[in-house]
Amino acid sequence: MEYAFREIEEKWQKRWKEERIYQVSNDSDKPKCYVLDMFPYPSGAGLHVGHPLGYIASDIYARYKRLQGFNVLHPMGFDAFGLPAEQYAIETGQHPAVTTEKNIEAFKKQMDNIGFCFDWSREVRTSDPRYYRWTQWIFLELFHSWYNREASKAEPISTLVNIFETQGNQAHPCPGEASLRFSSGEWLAFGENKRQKILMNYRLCYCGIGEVNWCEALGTVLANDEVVNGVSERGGYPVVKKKLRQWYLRITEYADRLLEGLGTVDFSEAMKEMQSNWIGRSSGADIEFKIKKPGSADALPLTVYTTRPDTVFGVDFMVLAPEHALVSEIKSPGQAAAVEDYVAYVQSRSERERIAEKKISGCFTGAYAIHPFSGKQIPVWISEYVLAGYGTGAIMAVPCGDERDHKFARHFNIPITNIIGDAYNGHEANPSKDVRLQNSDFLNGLPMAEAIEVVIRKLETEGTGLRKVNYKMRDAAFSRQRYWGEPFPIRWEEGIAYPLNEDRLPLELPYVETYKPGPEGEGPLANIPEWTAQHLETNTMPGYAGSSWYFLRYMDPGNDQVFASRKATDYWNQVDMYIGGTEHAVGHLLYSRMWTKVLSDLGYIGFDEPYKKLVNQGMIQGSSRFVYAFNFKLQPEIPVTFDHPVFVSFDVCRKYENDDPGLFKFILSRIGELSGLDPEKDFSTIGVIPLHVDIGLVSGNELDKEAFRRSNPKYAGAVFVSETDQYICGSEVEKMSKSKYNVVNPDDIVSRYGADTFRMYEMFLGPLEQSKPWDTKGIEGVHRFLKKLWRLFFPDGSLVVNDDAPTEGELRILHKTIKKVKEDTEKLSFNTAVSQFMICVNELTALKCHKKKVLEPLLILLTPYAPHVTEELWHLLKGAGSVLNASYPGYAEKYLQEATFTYPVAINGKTRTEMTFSADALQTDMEAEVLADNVVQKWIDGKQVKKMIVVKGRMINVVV
RNA sequence: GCCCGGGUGGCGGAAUUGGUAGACGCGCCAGACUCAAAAUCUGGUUCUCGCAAGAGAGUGGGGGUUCGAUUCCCCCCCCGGGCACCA
Repeated sequence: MEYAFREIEEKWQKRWKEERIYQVSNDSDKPKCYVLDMFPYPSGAGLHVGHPLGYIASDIYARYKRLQGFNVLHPMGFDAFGLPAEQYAIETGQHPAVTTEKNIEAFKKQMDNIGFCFDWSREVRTSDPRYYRWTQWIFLELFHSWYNREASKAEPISTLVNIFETQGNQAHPCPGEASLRFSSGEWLAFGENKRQKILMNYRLCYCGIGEVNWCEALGTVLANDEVVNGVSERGGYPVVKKKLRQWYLRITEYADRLLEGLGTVDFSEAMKEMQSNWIGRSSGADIEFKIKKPGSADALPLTVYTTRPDTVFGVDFMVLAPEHALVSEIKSPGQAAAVEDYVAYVQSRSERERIAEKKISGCFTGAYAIHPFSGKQIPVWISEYVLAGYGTGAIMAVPCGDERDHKFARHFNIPITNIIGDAYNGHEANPSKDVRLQNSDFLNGLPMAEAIEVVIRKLETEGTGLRKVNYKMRDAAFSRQRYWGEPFPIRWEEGIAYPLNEDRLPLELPYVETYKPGPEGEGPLANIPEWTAQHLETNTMPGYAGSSWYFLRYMDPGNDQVFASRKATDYWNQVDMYIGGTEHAVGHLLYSRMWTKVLSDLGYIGFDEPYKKLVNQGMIQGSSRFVYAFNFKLQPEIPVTFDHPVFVSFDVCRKYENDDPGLFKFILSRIGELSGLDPEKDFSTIGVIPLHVDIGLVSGNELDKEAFRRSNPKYAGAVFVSETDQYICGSEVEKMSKSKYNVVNPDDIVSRYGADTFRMYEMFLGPLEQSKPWDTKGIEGVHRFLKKLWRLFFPDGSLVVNDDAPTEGELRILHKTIKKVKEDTEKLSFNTAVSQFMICVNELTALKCHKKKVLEPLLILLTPYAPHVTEELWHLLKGAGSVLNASYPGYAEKYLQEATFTYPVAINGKTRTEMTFSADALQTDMEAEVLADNVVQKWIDGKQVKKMIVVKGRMINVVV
């Protein structure tokens, strides 16, 4: 009997489906374990071998936990709303609902092929009205809530109205408009319109006019994390700043809690750092300078933000952002023209230009600021290096301590004050905080770190400044001018947004024929008369809305009373293991963490961090292959015609690297008709162009020349130039993509080698978190392993398994495997676990071990990795029951035999004697000091044992 | 520029966290079976010298701590990722 993986996999997948073996109950006495994958966008391209990497890892972990007796929630769904789905629909001319449905079916089929243990009965789709009903509901919760900074949590907006009615907003300054102050009396006197406008400035999801990232090509605004280097993350289209009415998520109120929460979760350091960089918390002080208005006695206040108030005596100039409101007021008549020119210049520069070429530029305003302590007059400049959107849009410049200020001072010849003595060398700023201040009045002699506190206290008592914390993170744009997203359950009336009643949810997305933008930058929904007649909001929610809470819906997917029952969320609680790529570091992961905190604040769930542990799988890259097209054009007078495409082998190209004349001579010498021509004079064009070639036409690095000729009529007459009769392709590791012809489809691999081989091979490729190129060749080794495993049961074609007692050698290898695989699986170090399986099967084969008592535990151990073949073999062994369904709490221990092993024991490497240990001791305490004390100590005459080392599982070395 | 990772055979990668470096797999070489091929099996495979036994070198480079360093410390080089006028 051969290892017939196709039959086996078909048979078991059918059985698993029929028996709903993976369906999970919310009622169980078992401990729970929630293993989650980041759900995919169902794009039209389908899955390539890179996508399942994380799914396989989570699948192994989920199966492992299930075998250990956990009730495991391991669901899958689809992030079906959002820009890409709509773009794809536009490209193919079909309705997004149709293409999305089709793509989901294709994805599911591909996933089923691999044999995942997803509980499909819990599938969610963000574009399903039964799902987005609750996305809309959560939006309304956000809309109806404000962030109480005193309590550090979200509260219903009604509590805020109560506060306003009794005490105004003195204790709760408006996050949207800091200068807004009113008393309870004033509040009571405000009209409805004014009250609603004020409340809007407190809501966690609010509508406001703001500068947004507008992408003309996509016809929508984008959140900051969707814009990379001034262009859209999707498509790479230009993005410009534009003032628009937008919905926002007031995520800035959660900045501190999002930062603190990182301390309570198990994310990688890199991930935590990316998030805290994005949040960008800094602390310092706002300092108020007075500016003398030119030609008048009035003084205008200018507030700057600095993290280094200690350097306040080193200020040599002030810089405002060119957009700063004060600029037009303070410019002196003499400088007015120059300032206007400069502002115009800055406005003419796009975001991209500004980022690409950072040059020192600026303009003196003619105004002077008064130093709050020394009273010194300080020139006020404007420059584009100061950003309007951060801090107060103005800085105090301290050239001796800040590199940018230093360069600016040098460039414009502004004299530099030195407040750090020798620490400043005169031509380079020194940003150190580890210096004692000089030249700094009441701060002289103080270390900078201490001076910060002294200055802030003095500023606060004198009323010229305040302690201040700033964040780089901005509120997130929450509306899109697109069709394929959740409609906002909002109705507009006289400029006021009114939420729809809950009983109108879901507010379903209407059907449209075209996705043309509506008038004045509105979305396609603005083209629908029935929609606009009701004054419904025409924007839709962004892609991250649905994905911010999907992990909660899996817990209770069919509930139509609430997004998930409290009982279900209390039971499943946090995600124990979340696996996905790093690309969502500052998008999805931050938003879903915030939503979780809000739902927790409002009392709907009992935890405020969604993911207890996060693991980022690496990317599987493609290994591209290249052919080298000889590109030439003969001079018109040459009487030769040659219309075959010519391809030069990589080995030839490499041989003549940096020697083009040599290369061309060689090529010409190999082409009969062209031989004898002179590359120097007979050609008008000559060169070699690398072209991606479909990896399906290449085996290793050798091109299948015939298949290549057949692949494209253009290449039918292709001529190959190489040293041998093989054509060698060049290769490069790149991202896997259609356009690079390097995509490997998991379906092909599965049909050729089977799902178990595919699963094990993806894990064997290398550490989960590392990026690595796909190499189909190496898969043979894993496939061979599974065939060997099969032969362990069927050595001569028929099942040979006996009930004999295992020998010491067999137990030794089994226990080593149990120990290693358990440890590795726990650590998600699947590559080394697979290696151990190979060693185990190799050694058992060598020992000709066909013993049930050894093979059974091996199968259980192997089940999470290769579920199909183990299920088959288990049935052949046992006759009935499913190993997948089995629960073996501490299953490895169950098979721990009462065996003893004898080891040679050496002192400092020299063998002295043999000693016998129980299997149990070896399992857990191989190098334990207990063993050393109890057993070895006596034998080595009381010398102190420094360490015991088991050498290759064959010898124990005692170091004294 | 700043902050994280990382650098080990021809290749992907191991190394019990300071203890025989190179597990396991790919590739390659030799052999067995076969009319032959495939499949399978056995042995070999870090490099240099040597027929061999063996000797020497060896974890990006240089230095240090240690009986002992891929592992710890300092300096430098290279690769991957993230951030980037955030005052």
